[in-house]
Amino acid sequence: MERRTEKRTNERTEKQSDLRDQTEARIMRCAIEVFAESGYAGSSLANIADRAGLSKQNLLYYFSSKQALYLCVLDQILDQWLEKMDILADDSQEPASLLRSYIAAKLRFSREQPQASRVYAMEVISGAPVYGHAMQKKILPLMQKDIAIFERWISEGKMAALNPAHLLFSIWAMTQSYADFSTQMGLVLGHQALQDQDFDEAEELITGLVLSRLLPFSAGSKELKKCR
Amino acid sequence: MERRTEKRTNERTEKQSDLRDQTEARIMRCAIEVFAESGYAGSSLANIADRAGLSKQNLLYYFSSKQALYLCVLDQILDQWLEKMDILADDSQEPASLLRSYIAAKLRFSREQPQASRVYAMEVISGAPVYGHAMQKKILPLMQKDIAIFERWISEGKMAALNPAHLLFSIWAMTQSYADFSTQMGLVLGHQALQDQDFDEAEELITGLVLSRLLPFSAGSKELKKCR
DNA sequence: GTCTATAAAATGATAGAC
DNA sequence: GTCTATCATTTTATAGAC
Repeated sequence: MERRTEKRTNERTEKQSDLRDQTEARIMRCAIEVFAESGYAGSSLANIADRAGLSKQNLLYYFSSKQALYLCVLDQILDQWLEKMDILADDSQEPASLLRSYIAAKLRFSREQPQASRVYAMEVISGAPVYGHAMQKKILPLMQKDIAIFERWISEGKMAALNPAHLLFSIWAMTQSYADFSTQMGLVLGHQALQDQDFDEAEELITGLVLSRLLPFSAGSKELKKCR
Repeated sequence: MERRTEKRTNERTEKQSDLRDQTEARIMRCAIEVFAESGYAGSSLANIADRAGLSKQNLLYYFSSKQALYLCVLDQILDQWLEKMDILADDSQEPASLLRSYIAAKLRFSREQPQASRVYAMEVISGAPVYGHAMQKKILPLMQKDIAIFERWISEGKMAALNPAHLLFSIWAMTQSYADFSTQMGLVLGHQALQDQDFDEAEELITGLVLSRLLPFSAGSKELKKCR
């Protein structure tokens, strides 16, 4: 009897652990939706709990506070994003090819996880009052690494002498906007949600802008043609 | 006595009318600050009233509701913005010159009124639940006008054949980001607030990206050199 | 115009039974 | 883990005295 109880307890513990993970994941998905719509201050636990199908008090069993949930969400978003954007430091590929991959990856993120992008955007626009410290620790190193790569390319004569930080800002802005401002874009393009074709056209235009300026050599023109 | 009272009343009416305008303007300035920090849902009338130096109840004497104040703020922002961005439809100037002016004007707005830019950005990111209808009525016509101008330039052979809508999106994104993401940029650039030099470098880079792609002719190269 | 008073609802969070 | 009950605050907004 004792052994059986113990066995059942172990089984149950595993199953419940799975269930807990599932519930946490569900809550975080719903939290991303709500935070993307209303920002941190404008979102309510009740709204998130409703969407996740549990009570406000029960939500607070899984996440001890609103801020804890928010930080958890931002951590997840950042980690996914940083993982996918570590692209430029591949010495075996040409700058043009790497930049194309970089732009494509960032646009893919805007297309596949627009809400995650919006949560992050709202936090930054608000002045990063909650996540500023973590941003500094997590994002800054990667950005500075990418900037250093641009500087090396310039010194090696592989790209035009542009300000690396501002180039990165512009690439980020253009690609990110396809998540953050998709409402407005949909309005202009005449359909409610952005379609695959819109993202294809965006990638072509952004890649063209960047490469035509960065690679104003004969090789560059060749690369540019390849991209169109 | 009556006449004097009347006169004083008239005087007072004028002065009070001025005062009212001043108070309303002060409230709106403070409201922009707060909405830019926390978005619509995350902002409270108490916070706005505090900054404006009056009571919450008194604020509601000037603006009948939170939403009324918000709409007023967005109207003001949009009108100022639309007025300054009606640039491309000047037949006496070359496309390159007009685009340079367009980019410069948009960047100037990001520098001089970053909070206004952020309020608008947050509304769009949220899906424009409050201001969507007004956006459609106010912004769409201007955007479509500018897109039509790009199309004319293309058909006249004055610029490369790019997707006009997406080109506009990219220009908007790059310039707007210097208001919306200035927190993050300051972090990377190593100083808390963006400086005049940062905006100069941004203008150079953005103009270079756009013009080098749009004007791949001999005249274009000349224009590009002028801009550096 | 500004004040006090107040309503009515929503907020984040805790305690304790089951 | 989920529930009921509860708390202290804060929220938008209104009513009415001065």
